Amino acid sequence: MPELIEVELSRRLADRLTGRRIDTVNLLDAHASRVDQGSFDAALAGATFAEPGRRGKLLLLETGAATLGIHFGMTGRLVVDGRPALERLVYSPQAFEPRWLRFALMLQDGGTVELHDPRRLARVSLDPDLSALGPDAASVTLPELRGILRARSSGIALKARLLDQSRLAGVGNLIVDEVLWRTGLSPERPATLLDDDEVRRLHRHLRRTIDTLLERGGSHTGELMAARVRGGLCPRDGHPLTRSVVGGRTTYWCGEHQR
DNA sequence: CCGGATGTTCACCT
DNA sequence: GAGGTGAACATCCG
Repeated sequence: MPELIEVELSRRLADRLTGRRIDTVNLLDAHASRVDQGSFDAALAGATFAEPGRRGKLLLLETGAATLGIHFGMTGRLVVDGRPALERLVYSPQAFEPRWLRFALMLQDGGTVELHDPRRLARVSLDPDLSALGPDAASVTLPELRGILRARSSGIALKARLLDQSRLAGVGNLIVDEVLWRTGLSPERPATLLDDDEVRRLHRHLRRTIDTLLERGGSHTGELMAARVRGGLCPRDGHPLTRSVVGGRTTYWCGEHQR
């Protein structure tokens, strides 16, 4: 579950873990972590969950001992007590095949915490380094965003800067295209060259878009989503969308109203 | 059959 | 150092 939206929905599901105690840890796929089974046992067995947190796309399952970090990659999904945080995830298979179970916790009350991930892009970690991540996009302030955009660089594209998790955490490829479309800014604009009004508009649309997509229940629920196909037309003005690669990611945008 | 897909990391260029 | 590109991960879908 890729972007901040899906991770936040997972965090909310994880609220039900608070106060419950871990019995055993099972790293079913060693590929899913740089930490080995023994270290997970030592850090988590017997630990009690506190309130879960999130920074960008990283879910933080806090315990009185260590913090279990889960990054879902593109197709990872959290399942707690048999309930999936997301019924459906775009670009991920619908089913929960047993072979896609990568990591699991058994709780002392019989409950379970599972990470399912067909593509093996998800990662679990212990006490993840939060200093490697910028402020969370759902709560970034206007001055912070201004600083993020104006930080010295050699003219990096606006979209690439917004996707840089070390500067701003949580924005992924769908959210960024939606936000830029709503703001009316070209993804190719040099990040450092936005004027004050444009930064303010971008900040407002970033926050508002995240709120809206959260209410709707997914990063794929934006206005632009249906038009993100070859030959797609701008939902606002009917202009053919441009398909290009910006910041290494496929990008759809309207050359008519996004300047 | 082929190309891509909400992501990150790493090697390799420029 | 800053960026850009392409590969890798594994599976599904059009």
